[in-house]
Amino acid sequence: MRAVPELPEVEVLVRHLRPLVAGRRVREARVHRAKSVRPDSATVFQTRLRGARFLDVTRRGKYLCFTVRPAGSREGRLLLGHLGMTGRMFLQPRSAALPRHAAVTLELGRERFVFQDPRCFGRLTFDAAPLERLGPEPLGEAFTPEVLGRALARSRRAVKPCLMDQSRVAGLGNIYASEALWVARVAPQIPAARLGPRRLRRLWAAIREVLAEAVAWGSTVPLNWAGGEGGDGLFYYGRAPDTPDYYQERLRVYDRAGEPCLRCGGRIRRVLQAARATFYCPRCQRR
DNA sequence: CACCATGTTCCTTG
DNA sequence: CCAAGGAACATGGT
Repeated sequence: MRAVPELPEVEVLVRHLRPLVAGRRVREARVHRAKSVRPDSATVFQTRLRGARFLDVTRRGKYLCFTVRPAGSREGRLLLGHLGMTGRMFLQPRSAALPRHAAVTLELGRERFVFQDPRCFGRLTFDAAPLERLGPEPLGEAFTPEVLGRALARSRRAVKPCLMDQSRVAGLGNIYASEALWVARVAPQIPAARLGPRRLRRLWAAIREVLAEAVAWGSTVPLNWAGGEGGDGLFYYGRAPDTPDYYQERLRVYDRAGEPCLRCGGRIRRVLQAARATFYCPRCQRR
């Protein structure tokens, strides 16, 4: 299974990066693939970052929010990062060779910050517009069963694709949407607006549980991957060195088609919804 | 070798 | 104008 970053992976990465980059100055910024900084121009991007100082890193949905203060400026600016499907961000010694598919590199002195992205679905840009389209933070205090209910009420789509709509709830992707529905014992095909208060509350709790648990697990694994080849061996917390599939075992339905349900023994099914794979147990996730 | 997987944006359709 | 659905994007893996 290939790990695609969703909210927990981004949160873990943000916590990892914060102490590494906060306070560091960018001596030189290099855009190796112009597409990765769109809609910024590579020139503007490089100029704006040269001499800038990193102040902080936070997260919103699946976005990394770097606060940087450009040289000669008094106020911080938002630099938005998104990993897409295959994006990675890490530091490497400045003497190390650039990894394949390096999209953007920032020379920090002894170290180099690398944004690597083989598929170019990710972004690192000063365009913060995407943030405005995001729904509530599922792990935030403002996220209540009522808020979830309102987000889902105005849709007749099936609940699973709805959960992946970033304007309704920010941060759930294909994996954790399936996981949350399984924990909540809610069938993925149910029209979102049809969820009653009981199932709504179960789903709300499941979303928070699944995400918080993943963040907690991810945070226990050291992120020591530095961009070498064969990097799939260690995604953000893909696998601890001596425990293969460390992370994979955390997933309870995703990618387990044909296997027995861990709760009722039913057979896990794989179906397509909105051209994306959904995994669920038809026996204990009732419609 | 053809096709699949994935998140987001953009376009088309209803 | 809005909701919904599908294509496009890019490319390593199967």
